Amino acid sequence: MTISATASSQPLDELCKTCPARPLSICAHLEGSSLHRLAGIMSHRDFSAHQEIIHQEETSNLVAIIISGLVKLTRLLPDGREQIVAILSRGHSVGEVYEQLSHDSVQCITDVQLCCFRKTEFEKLLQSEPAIEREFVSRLQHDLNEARDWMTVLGRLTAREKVASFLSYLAGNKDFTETDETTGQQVVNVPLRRSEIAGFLGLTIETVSRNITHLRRMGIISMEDAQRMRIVDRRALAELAQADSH
Amino acid sequence: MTISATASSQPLDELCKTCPARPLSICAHLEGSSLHRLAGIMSHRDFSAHQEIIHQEETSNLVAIIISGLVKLTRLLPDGREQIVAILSRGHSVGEVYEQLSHDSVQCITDVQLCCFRKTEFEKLLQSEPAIEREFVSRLQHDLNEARDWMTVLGRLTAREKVASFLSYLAGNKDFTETDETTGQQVVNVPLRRSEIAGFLGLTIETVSRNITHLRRMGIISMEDAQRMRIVDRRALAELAQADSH
DNA sequence: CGCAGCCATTGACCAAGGTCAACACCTCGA
DNA sequence: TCGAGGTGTTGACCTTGGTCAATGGCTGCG
Repeated sequence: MTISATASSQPLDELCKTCPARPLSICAHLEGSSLHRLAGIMSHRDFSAHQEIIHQEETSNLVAIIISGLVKLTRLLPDGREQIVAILSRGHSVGEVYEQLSHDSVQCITDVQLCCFRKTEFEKLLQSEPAIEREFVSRLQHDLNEARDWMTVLGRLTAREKVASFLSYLAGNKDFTETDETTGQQVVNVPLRRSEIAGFLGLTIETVSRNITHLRRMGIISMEDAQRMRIVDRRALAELAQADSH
Repeated sequence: MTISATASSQPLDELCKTCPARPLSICAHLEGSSLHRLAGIMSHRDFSAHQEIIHQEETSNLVAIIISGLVKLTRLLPDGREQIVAILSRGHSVGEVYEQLSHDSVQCITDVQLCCFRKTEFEKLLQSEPAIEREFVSRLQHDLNEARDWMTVLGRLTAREKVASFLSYLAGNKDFTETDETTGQQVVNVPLRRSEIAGFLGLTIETVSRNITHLRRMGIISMEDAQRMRIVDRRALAELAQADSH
């Protein structure tokens, strides 16, 4: 595995205190010496879109928090079929603790900046900082629930419902969405290509495309361009998505 | 939520020391006072097949370890469609820590015996017993990876491959399998009904059934009866399952 | 004993979504 | 400016798996 990266070494605690990901991360509530300790073992690294961070089945001693950008976890089957199993944004962590081999490939969807730790040091940190550990457990639990949500989507929804669910999911994350002041409608910025959406939803590119135009024809969304979709009828979208709320 | 149960109160540490689930559980390596403390806050409860332990979206303050039996986690969509998101056996834990509401229903597939904790007490235990906490994190990580494995199955495999994967999965768990001494073939005891297999694989009862007979006609398995399947061609099964090994 | 109810299997048919192919659009570089 | 390559859309066709219905086996009960 090669990590081409730029490591920065500036006044450390400052980097943390001004970090845009911190309010969303496991380090959100750290103060004083705990924060100082964390800052001492982290280092920032930049990756560019479509770069691979960790390769499936290879050993990795990286644990990191996403400062900016979008990351996907994919599983490759022996015959080449591929499934995206998670899409992670600012504040989420990547890398499996207490595991040597990575179960999935970690790849950048957009340019990405990471706050990196050596796995062993991160594990030590977990064990000596109860606040972080507790937060970490809580997030694992959350990720597990999210994975099971997507299992339900993959197993039980139709193609159209899957696409609606995906849009609804993006719309629920402020990182992807801006609000049109005049109409109050949300405009979702979809940073994934059709192939990635398909890879996540267990569909093909074509069915994703077709169902996006379906949603368009139904008056539920409209397109600013291929990557930017305006949500015209929020309620109808949520209903199609079989979402309890979002 | 109603828990009809029989609570037993015997010499406590003894229950743990002879517990058949202990070698497989987070408490495996506990000794002395730590074990004593654990024993002090646990209680055994019995449930019968098809009984519901926790209902989706309701508050629950139960965390438990499965001593014996099989448990399924299911998600119910607003319109009634249902997906089984996990099947848990001896040694696994059920109940979400640091969460009030349960994201899924927890139901018994077979008769089940649980080692129960009040969630708040279990959380305290986690925070004061690093060995348990570490093990718990490790298991959450594992469950997350397993959920993502099944996402891949649900998203990318054909019906036949899904059924093969499921059999392969059961065959990999000693709780479900006996070995025929004369032939050396495994006989898998499938404690789930067809509807439950379908519910897990994102299929219908009929396609599950059809594909089981397919596997039979292909000479990959043979049936002792509807619940007991003999694996005749292990390699072919693994290949169909797109499994890296198992 | 015989019937009801549950479960699994099988068949005939149909529709959702995959496959293959054509095309439009855009960017980049020669 | 043109052409190559990447990305998204659309159409025609076909396969997979869902739907609906009938049947058989098993269990338990009147």
